[in-house]
Amino acid sequence: MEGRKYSTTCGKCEYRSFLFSNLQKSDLSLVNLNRTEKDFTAGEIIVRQGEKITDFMYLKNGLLKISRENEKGKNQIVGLGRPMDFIGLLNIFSENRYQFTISALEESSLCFIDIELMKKIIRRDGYFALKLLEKMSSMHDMIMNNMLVIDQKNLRGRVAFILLMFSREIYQNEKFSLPVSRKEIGELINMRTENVIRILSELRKDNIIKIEGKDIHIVENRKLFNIAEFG
Amino acid sequence: MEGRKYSTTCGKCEYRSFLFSNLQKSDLSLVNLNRTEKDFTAGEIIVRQGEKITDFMYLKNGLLKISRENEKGKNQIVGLGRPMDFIGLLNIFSENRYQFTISALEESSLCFIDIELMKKIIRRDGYFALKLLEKMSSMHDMIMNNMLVIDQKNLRGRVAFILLMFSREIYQNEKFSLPVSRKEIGELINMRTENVIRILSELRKDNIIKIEGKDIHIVENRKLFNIAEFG
DNA sequence: CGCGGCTTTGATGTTCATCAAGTAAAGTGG
DNA sequence: CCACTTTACTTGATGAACATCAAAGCCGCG
Repeated sequence: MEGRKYSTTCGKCEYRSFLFSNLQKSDLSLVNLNRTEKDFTAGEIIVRQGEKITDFMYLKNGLLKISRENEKGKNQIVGLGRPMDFIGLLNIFSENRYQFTISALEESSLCFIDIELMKKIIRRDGYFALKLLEKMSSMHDMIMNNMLVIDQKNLRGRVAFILLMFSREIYQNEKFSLPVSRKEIGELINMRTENVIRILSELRKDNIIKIEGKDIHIVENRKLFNIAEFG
Repeated sequence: MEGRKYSTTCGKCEYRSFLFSNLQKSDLSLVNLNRTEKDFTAGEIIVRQGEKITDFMYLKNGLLKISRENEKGKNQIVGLGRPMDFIGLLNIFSENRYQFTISALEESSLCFIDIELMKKIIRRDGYFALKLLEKMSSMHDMIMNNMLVIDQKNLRGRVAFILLMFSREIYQNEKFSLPVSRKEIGELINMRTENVIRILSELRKDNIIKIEGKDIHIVENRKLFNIAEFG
């Protein structure tokens, strides 16, 4: 775990409310004292699959990639992590080793809180624990849903789906710059790199999107949506 | 929610230890007073996707099917539930409606505990809450892992994988009777019914398994394992 | 400046969904 | 309980979708 430290206090953190709002004052300052905040640049690995779990992680801002290497050595991207997604919840509490590798796709800053401290707080603050349960539930539901949905689509549908996800959910703009390579898109929606490229080209030829390297411009939003939906 | 009631007490329940062991005596008897135990026969639906969540469920014995209907009206089986799997955890806490339909594949008995009571207990018993978090985490990890693994396999590999799952994990016997139809196997491992049948027939012709309707006998365990592994 | 990884396009072959058609089994109503 | 209907199972044939192989241009980096 590399990354550069810097710090504010939890009390002033703009993301505080999403999880720690119910925390008692004494526990909040305990968290504040025992946390580390770190910055990562695009490409940096934050934690590795198989490493011992030491911290509960919380993404303040940036974009993360959650992936795993399967038995055959092939990389699978399970999902992306954005602020307010509780990345740590995916990994933690079940095993004592991270099930996934987490890396930064863009400049990202994360808070790290010692896992034992978190457990201590959970044990003594049931309200906080319930909140965690809820967050964890919905994160998992979201990821599973995504996987199940993508599974049912043909390749065109998958590419359209993922482009719309970037456009609508991540960048809120029909112009954006892909934070991932073509290969990574393939790993994310379970198809070969060549086919990712091929279909992107098709969509370009059909004047549904414009492409300039990593820069995407969705021209025909409606058409793309139909492809995603129907494919 | 149908099913026939009957009852023992939580204190004497053989499954108590798996979740409720850390519960304080007063809370345990509160659970005991406010729970319902019900039996379901194979095929009965226990809760339906989209229904309001009223209870936390706990499978005492039997076998459950966890499924959902996707946007296109196609059925997808997300996984199977066995005793000590905390079925309820998949659905609960995130939304106020069940995300999945749960039905019995075999004669099953479940305990139902009012969800609001559960939340109340979680709020006042952090130890119990942490235990829940752990259980939930590992259930989700398991299901996601399964999905990711199956996704990477070819059809032969998937069928082999699922047969081994029944044999090793569910029935602990190389002879067993399938609790699901060919169609349901397809829904579980994401392939067409015809191909499930075709591959089962192939495996039979290759003398790797014997088939008699729903009855399966795995003759060449090692070969089947290799197909599952490398397929 | 050369090497490796990413991107692109084309050609080829395999895997799998789909269609079709028939048999067997399991409900259903008179 | 039997005729009837539906649902499950099975096999074969066909074509579409997709992975794989191949080759070449591109870009960043040591």
